[in-house]
Amino acid sequence: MPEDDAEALGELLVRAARGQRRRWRDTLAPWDLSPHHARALRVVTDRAGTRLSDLAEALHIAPRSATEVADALQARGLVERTPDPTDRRAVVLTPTARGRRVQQEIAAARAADNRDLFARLDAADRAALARILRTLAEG
Amino acid sequence: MPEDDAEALGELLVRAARGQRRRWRDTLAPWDLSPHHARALRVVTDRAGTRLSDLAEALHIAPRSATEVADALQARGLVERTPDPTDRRAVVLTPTARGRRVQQEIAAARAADNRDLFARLDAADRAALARILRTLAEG
DNA sequence: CCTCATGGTGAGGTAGCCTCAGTATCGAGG
DNA sequence: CCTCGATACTGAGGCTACCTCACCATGAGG
Repeated sequence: MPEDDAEALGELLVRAARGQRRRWRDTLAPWDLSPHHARALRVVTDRAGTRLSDLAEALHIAPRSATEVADALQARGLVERTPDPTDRRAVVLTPTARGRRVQQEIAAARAADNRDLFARLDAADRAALARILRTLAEG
Repeated sequence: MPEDDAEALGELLVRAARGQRRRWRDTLAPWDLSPHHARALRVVTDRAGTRLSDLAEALHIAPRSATEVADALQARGLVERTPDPTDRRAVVLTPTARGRRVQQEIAAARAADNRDLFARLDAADRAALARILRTLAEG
């Protein structure tokens, strides 16, 4: 493999990554949520009865930091803290009605954005890209 | 285009992006530099006579923050502040010998890492990936 | 030379992480 | 049941990497 080939591909991948992040941030702007908070909201709405410690694990942050994420979502009225009926030490996070609605809107917006992005590729290229990215992800 | 197709591709691209960032952080570990500081070092070594304001622009941060990045690189002995001979308000950043050496080592390490990663693909796939990513980047 | 723009930095603030210590509760062994 | 080590959360306090605002020195054009 030519040396410059790898160099250029790495650069392209980084650029694509940056673009994804930027697009994601822009998509979230209407809800005034950071990517991290949106991810947290998704975790909480996806499976009912998420404990703070579950959230910490899902977000790869320290348990103490999950408390702060929960505070932020709660302050925005997106989730509620309720005591875990099976363990009085624990707190479970439940999405509010508004939280669920926001989560759905965000999911729809992201889906639309992805559709726009990948519509530039024909079916063969989409298949090739998926296959290649899967190969790279295996490492 | 199937709805799920775009969904899956977006997910794969995000995953690839995460992998790139992680690999890049790991690559930098031996030098105890953050990705941001490494990028700053690269900017300073690439073109001689970088002003603080140039650095701020290159890193997309406020001028005030460039001061802090320069402080950090200077504290690590990687760059030096010297007065700009053509404008006594300005400060230019010059890499030290050590800074230049570190920058070269990092570049070599990154190149090796990229080579490893993309060696999993054959020449046709590498060409296809480059073409597709360039198409996506146009937006 | 006066005035306004420009380059850098001190002061002070915010977000998002962290560790450490403390409180409440759980669960297993005596 | 009763202790005692583990577990779930949170308060206190600290760090990093940003930011804005105010300030000083200098530059450049009437």
